[in-house]
Amino acid sequence: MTEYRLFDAEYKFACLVWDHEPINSTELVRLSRTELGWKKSTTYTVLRKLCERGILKNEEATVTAVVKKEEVQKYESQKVVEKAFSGSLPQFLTAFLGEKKLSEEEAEELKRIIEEATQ
Amino acid sequence: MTEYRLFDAEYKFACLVWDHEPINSTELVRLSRTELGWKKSTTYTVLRKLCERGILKNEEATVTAVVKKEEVQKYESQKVVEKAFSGSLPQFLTAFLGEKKLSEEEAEELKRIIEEATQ
DNA sequence: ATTCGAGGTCTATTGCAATAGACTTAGGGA
DNA sequence: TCCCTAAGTCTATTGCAATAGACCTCGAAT
Repeated sequence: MTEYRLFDAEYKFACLVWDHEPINSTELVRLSRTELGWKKSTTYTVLRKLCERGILKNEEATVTAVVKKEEVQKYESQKVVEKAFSGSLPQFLTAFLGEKKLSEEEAEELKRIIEEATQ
Repeated sequence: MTEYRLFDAEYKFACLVWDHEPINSTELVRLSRTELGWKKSTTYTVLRKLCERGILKNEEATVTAVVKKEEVQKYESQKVVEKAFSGSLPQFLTAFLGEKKLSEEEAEELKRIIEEATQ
């Protein structure tokens, strides 16, 4: 729970892992090169950091995720709402929508999500 | 529209302006010292940057906001949804809520906001 | 005429995320 | 035995946001 905070580069990298896990580390180096333009040592440095923080895991050259993408996204989204809207979801929604208009379908879907989260 | 992207320090500073505008620049220096622990030159440096980018305005030592807080918040919130949820508001909402439960009142308010944005 | 504070600028310095180069080590062919 | 590659570390270097110190100018009060 402590540090799900991922920096931009870390997040992009973690996305590669989430999309391909379990993945061999050498394979991951290759993927990072083609997808992110990273050198081998860059990949290993970032990988080690994320392992130390318990986000990823590298065992016998096989990399997997410990923390799921959804958890990081949740943390991330709550941080923004916290920082910019004092934690108020309605305030966030109002700002996000602005002048945007929703279709019936989108509105229905959103309302359904809200229903499901209502006790 | 181009660059509403505010860095953390810039955002905190801009919040001071939004909350106190119009404000005299010397007064703003004092406020930044007490609220953010900034020295005078730090305040002026950040102020100048934000003026150059058309976010704030400093005329005759009176500082005001050109871009409203809501616009920056909107930009900010859309960027997060874009980055982490491929622009999908439902996905964002699902992640944000997670296991959280909403009260009847909160749910009603959210649904009302959605209604109003539905054409 | 000089002092003084308001209102600023110009040019570093610091701090940390992002990135990489050079080296190490171990195991499996030739 | 020697070489080669996978797998990884250790220690910089770069880039840029964050922060600041020293200096400048000008009008008003003394």
